[in-house]
Amino acid sequence: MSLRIGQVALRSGVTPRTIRYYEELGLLPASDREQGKHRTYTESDIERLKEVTRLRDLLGLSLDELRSVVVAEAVRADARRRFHASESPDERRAALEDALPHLETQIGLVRRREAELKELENDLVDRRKRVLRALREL
Amino acid sequence: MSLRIGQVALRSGVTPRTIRYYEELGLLPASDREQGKHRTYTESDIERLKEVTRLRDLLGLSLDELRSVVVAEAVRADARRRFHASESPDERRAALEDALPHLETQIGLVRRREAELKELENDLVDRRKRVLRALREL
DNA sequence: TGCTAAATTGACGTTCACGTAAAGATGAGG
DNA sequence: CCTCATCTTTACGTGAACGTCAATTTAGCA
Repeated sequence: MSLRIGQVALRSGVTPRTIRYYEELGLLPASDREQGKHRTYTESDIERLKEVTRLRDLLGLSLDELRSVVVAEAVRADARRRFHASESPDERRAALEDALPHLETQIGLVRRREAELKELENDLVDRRKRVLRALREL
Repeated sequence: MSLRIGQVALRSGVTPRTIRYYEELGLLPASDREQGKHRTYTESDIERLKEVTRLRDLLGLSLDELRSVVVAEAVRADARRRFHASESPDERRAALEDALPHLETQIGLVRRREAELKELENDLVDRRKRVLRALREL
């Protein structure tokens, strides 16, 4: 039931090279395996990778900068795991409270970007308005 | 009253090298000057350059892709010039009607990007909601 | 008109984000 | 157990987007 790098690559729209590179950069977790053995992944690894590429494409960050955002992803994923692994309400609460600030960070970044784009849009729409007005006045 | 490359660079937040490079790529118009003479610019060139860098930073395009968007900028700038240069309503109308579709293109690109970001934001906010709900239910 | 800061062209260098090739190892299916 | 498609590591290659250096030229100002 475990996936290998080729399948993961295909299903997340990247190449195996990219996956290894991201692992090297710390963008993806280096699942512990003995030297030379094949990397194995799960469905949730695919989701995670898709998230990373989405953030990469939509925020204007270098992979290095992205790492700090995505280490957050790792923490969140780990928090999820801990949440489901445990029955103790205290541990579950702790897991959730770990995940939350990273979500906030990501939401914040996305919103800032949205705001910048909205500003640009407004500028462009303003200009169009002026052009249209000028056309009507001829 | 004409600016040189150093001033333009400073005031638009890039380096002279970048300006020359963009000119070479066709992102900026190559003002006609004799070989070896200094490049000269106007205030509106600064605005234009700022526009280009803004689009560069906010849309996820290569400089090559950006060129087609920005050739639009050139056409628009030229349309403006023609508009102000002429008294003939016909020519003025033509100028405005040239500028319009390029504005539309840019607005379209910006809006698509905004939509993608909004989708991402919604996903993130959804997750946060689930985390918060789970916390309340403990 | 002479000085000097700033600009010009040309060329090579650099960083990022991977691509690609080679030589050998792994592991799922028959 | 064998096969062979897929994976592993290592290493060099590449395109984009500039940085940087050098030798020379230009142009604003005293």
